[in-house]
Amino acid sequence: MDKLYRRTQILDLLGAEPAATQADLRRKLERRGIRVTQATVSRDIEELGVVKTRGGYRLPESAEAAAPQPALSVILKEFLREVRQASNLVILKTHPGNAHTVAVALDAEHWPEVMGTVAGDDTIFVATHGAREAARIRKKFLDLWAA
Amino acid sequence: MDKLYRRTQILDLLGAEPAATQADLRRKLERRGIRVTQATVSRDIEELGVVKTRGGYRLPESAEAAAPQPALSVILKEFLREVRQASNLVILKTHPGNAHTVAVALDAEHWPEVMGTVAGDDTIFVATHGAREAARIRKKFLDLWAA
DNA sequence: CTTGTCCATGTAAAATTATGCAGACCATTT
DNA sequence: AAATGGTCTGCATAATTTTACATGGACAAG
Repeated sequence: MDKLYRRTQILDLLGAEPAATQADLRRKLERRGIRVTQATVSRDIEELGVVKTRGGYRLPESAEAAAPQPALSVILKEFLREVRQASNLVILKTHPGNAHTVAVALDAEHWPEVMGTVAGDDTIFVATHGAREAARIRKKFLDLWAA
Repeated sequence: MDKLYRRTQILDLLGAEPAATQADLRRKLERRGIRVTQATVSRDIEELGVVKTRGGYRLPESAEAAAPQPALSVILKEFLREVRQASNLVILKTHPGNAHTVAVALDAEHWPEVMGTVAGDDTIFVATHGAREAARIRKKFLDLWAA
């Protein structure tokens, strides 16, 4: 149904407490009205870069301490690996562990097209109102990256 | 045979590059002369707090930078054989083949007195500014070793 | 020397996770 | 409308990981 919503819920759940197994996480999603199979949870976990320890699935540790933020273009050149688009989403792939850094820098820009971002370990979802806006900011990313 | 040594090697291997699966890690250990089953690797992974992402098994971010004290002292207890001093140099003798491992652990500490290290097969030169500093870190080594 | 207790580890099976494939949808093009 | 191309997901199963149990070694006490 709504992949982005489901993944946001996953991040929210894991932020609260780790999930012992994927089946456990699936049950917790179900309690929030989201019914999917373990296979889908497995795919979400991959995409979000969620990490597994013996204590269960957890969010990746946040990367860097606060420091004066370099310009977005510098950060992109440092961490960005790939830019994709899926209708109203732009998906940024970063080097492992640095999605958060990029997302923070992006949020600070306050681009009008950007309705929200969700960052995993090496993936960022940038939500826009529609595909038109997504295409526009996708181009902005590519331009800044190349700059 | 030697659990501590094996686990040190696991940390060393994962520090260099992630391992795709436990079987993969088992093979890499075998190449270093350590033969155990995948089940044992699974237990080591639990004990060490190693983390799994879709990209394979990795060291937790916190272990790569933080928590150096235990790591170095463990490594010293395992590999160190002798500590000498020659004016502004401290010379560490290790068991054959493991000088590099010790040197890496030492470098990660970023001790202010240490200006640089050079590791051979079983010997490490630790350079300091002067004899006074060398004496200080020589004592640190001895304390950690005994700890 | 023998017995009892820990530990570490292997073995085999259970449990969990990953994935090839096919169907359902959607949006776009012909 | 039909065809096309892409994405998402469930199903079934393969692949991987975890674990209950058994074995053997080391060590201390008797």
